[in-house]
Amino acid sequence: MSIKPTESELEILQILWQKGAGTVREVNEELSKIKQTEIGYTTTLKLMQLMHEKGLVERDASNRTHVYKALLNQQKTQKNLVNKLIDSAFNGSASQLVMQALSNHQTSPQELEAIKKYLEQLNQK
Amino acid sequence: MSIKPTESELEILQILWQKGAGTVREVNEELSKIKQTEIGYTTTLKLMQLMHEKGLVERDASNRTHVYKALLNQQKTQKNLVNKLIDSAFNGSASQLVMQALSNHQTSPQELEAIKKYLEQLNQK
DNA sequence: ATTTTATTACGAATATTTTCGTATTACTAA
DNA sequence: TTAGTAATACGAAAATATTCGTAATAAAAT
Repeated sequence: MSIKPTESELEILQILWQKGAGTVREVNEELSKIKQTEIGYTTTLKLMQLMHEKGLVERDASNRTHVYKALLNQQKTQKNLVNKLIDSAFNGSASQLVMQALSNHQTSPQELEAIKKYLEQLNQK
Repeated sequence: MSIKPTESELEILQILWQKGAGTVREVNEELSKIKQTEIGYTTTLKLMQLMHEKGLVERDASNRTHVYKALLNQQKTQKNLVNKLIDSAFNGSASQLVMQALSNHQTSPQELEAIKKYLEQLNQK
């Protein structure tokens, strides 16, 4: 099975994916912003060190301030998470999840259009 | 904020939703089947007792063998989980999640059809 | 050069979740 | 009635995850 990031790890990965790469300081600030509360710097540091040990991220340690990059592929990770959710909360029915997703988050017409196109593509196969 | 079931709790809720209600024994057997390994009976018992304390389930204790029922609404819980996932792993984009979901899990033509219909409904509003 | 600041390394405390053993009690079968 | 079986209650161990304090060190500022 694939490596399963914890919730905190996922938050950090999310930030790294978005930024491409980042230092502990940067990630910590972003985290604090997201969580609306100050996270101890060494807390973030420790997490990222653990992630490094686990092989979730790589880091460039050539400078004093290390720069981290996600090693997990974003797409694959998303895939795993979605599949897990489908299995664990939707009885294995993807369409159930899809409909639930569309009903909540107000989705823009453009997004809906994109999904339609995607559905047609799938049909043709 | 709403109550957030842990992963184990979610598995149990899932079973209860599916069955409508169930005893510890039943849930335990189902769990063991799903997890492909024998789960200690008292492990499941304890979890369900905790869930009861937390108000995630109710139980009919009028008989020796208690019968548990989910108190959390399945739809709402699914909604929460999907929203959380969209936020935590898809940068808030529902359509991203939808496409990822459809690309993985092989979705039957019937399911795809259902989704299409659903999309059209949404469009009309 | 000396002081201040920022960074990593590391250990450990906390908190949370999961697992299970033991005791007690109720029910069932012999 | 007695022995065996199955259930709950409870406590605590084990496993995981999160948080942070302190020390060492490097870099920057004075």
